[in-house]
Amino acid sequence: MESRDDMSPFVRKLRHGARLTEDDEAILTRLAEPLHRVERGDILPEGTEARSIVLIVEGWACRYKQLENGQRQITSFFVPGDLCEPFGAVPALTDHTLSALTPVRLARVAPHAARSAAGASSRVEEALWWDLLLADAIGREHMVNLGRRSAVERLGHFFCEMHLRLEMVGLVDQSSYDIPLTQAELADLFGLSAVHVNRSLQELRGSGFLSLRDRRITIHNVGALRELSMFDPAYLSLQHRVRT
Amino acid sequence: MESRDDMSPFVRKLRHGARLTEDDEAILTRLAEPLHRVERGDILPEGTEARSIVLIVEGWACRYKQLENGQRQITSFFVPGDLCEPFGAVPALTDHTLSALTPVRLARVAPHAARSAAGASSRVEEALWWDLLLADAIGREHMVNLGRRSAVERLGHFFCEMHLRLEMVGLVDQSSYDIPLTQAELADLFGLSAVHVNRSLQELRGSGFLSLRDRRITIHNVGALRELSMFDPAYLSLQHRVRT
DNA sequence: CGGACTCTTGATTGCAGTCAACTAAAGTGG
DNA sequence: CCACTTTAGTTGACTGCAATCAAGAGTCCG
Repeated sequence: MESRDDMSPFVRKLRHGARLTEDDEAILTRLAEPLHRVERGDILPEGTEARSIVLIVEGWACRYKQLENGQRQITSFFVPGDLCEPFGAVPALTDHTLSALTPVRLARVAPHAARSAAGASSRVEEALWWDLLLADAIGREHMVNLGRRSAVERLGHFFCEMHLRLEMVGLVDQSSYDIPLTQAELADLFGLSAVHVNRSLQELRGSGFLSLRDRRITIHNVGALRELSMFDPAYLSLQHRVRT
Repeated sequence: MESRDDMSPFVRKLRHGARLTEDDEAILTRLAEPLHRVERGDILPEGTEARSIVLIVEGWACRYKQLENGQRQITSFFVPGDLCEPFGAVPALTDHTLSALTPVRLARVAPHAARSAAGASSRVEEALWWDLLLADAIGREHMVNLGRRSAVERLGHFFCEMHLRLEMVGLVDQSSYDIPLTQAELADLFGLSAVHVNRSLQELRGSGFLSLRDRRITIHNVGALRELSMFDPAYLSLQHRVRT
């Protein structure tokens, strides 16, 4: 049995969603095998038929939609431990592109495997549903970001969110973590132009909220940044309970 | 057995997601009982514990988040046949408010009931997952709307989307349907101000794309409106297939 | 009849986009 | 090994879409 720190990020993450036994964790670990490597770039282009669910084990990925007029909107980000589709997804044509933002190690989970894992243990089932609800909650918050927050607030909110998401899988050191994204990618995430992302970042740096150099961010005052960006961590900690 | 037209909107909708037998439809019909009525206003405020999943049978509802600074963002719309949460949702504190935009008739589905319906028939299971994926796809498209489309495009896209969603449950007559929303509500959906929604609507009316009076919309040229707003119906018709 | 909504219109403001130029770093190939 | 290209980040000038502020009209309702 692996030590707690060696566990896959997927298992580490799902521990937040249900009280897992060793058997449960073994089931989940088996789901995340075998590993594949992919380079930076599209993994599943739009219109491809998805026959398996991608689970990110290492690296960052995103899902985006490309518009006819050349614009792009990133709709979600994936970090180690994240499932890129709902665990019960039916094989279907994708309406979006799944893309690796860095070289990625991933596992391809067959839909029937994920469902039967849920059937094998009610705690695994709870954990998988918890993970799905978490992804939804992140998506909703992203909509609020896009619709109602200013550029600086969007950036601040995102950095707060990634801080907690990465902490769940042990990828945060103090208040700093790697963030392998270009400003253009951030722009496509926030629905802004790259130029404006640049200026907003400078504002956040200039006001002392954070440092961002060489693809690593350090948040100097988490409380202040959360207040600035109206970040309420509640949506990331959907509390779990044993099913009755 | 009810005739095809009398079926609940939920069953009508899920028929698009899987080939249901009469037994399957009976299972789904039973899920949508008994009915409750609620008046216009919040159904489940943020922070409430959701112990059941709301299914809209008649009327319109939405989910929104309220920001500290008074702004509001609607993250999703629900019309008859829509499940307001993933069907396997765990009882948990909600991070958003579910609100009735009109008087609503709804059913409260117990999570275990939804899951056991899925367990009872693989076709029902497929249909429920299809519905969940559809809701996700709608959410992604909403993000694209918020992030990358102009005000006029957002409105146009939404009208095209509702046209198809309502058609699925038989609520469209020709190219016109009831749309019981104020301009302020549309503004909170699109991340715009009510004033700007008003002006954008006038632009759409003035250019002859649609009429909107007395809470009823008529789209005069669906093709033209789709082109204007870069609406691609593909995301709403995730094709289904029998699980292997 | 007053009050609350909803819709409309005008005037002004401001956040973010676009265009453009420049630097620096990093990869590529002859 | 060094031109050449590409990518990422930065800065300035200007533009424009949408927000804000404000006021008025029509409707519904108690």
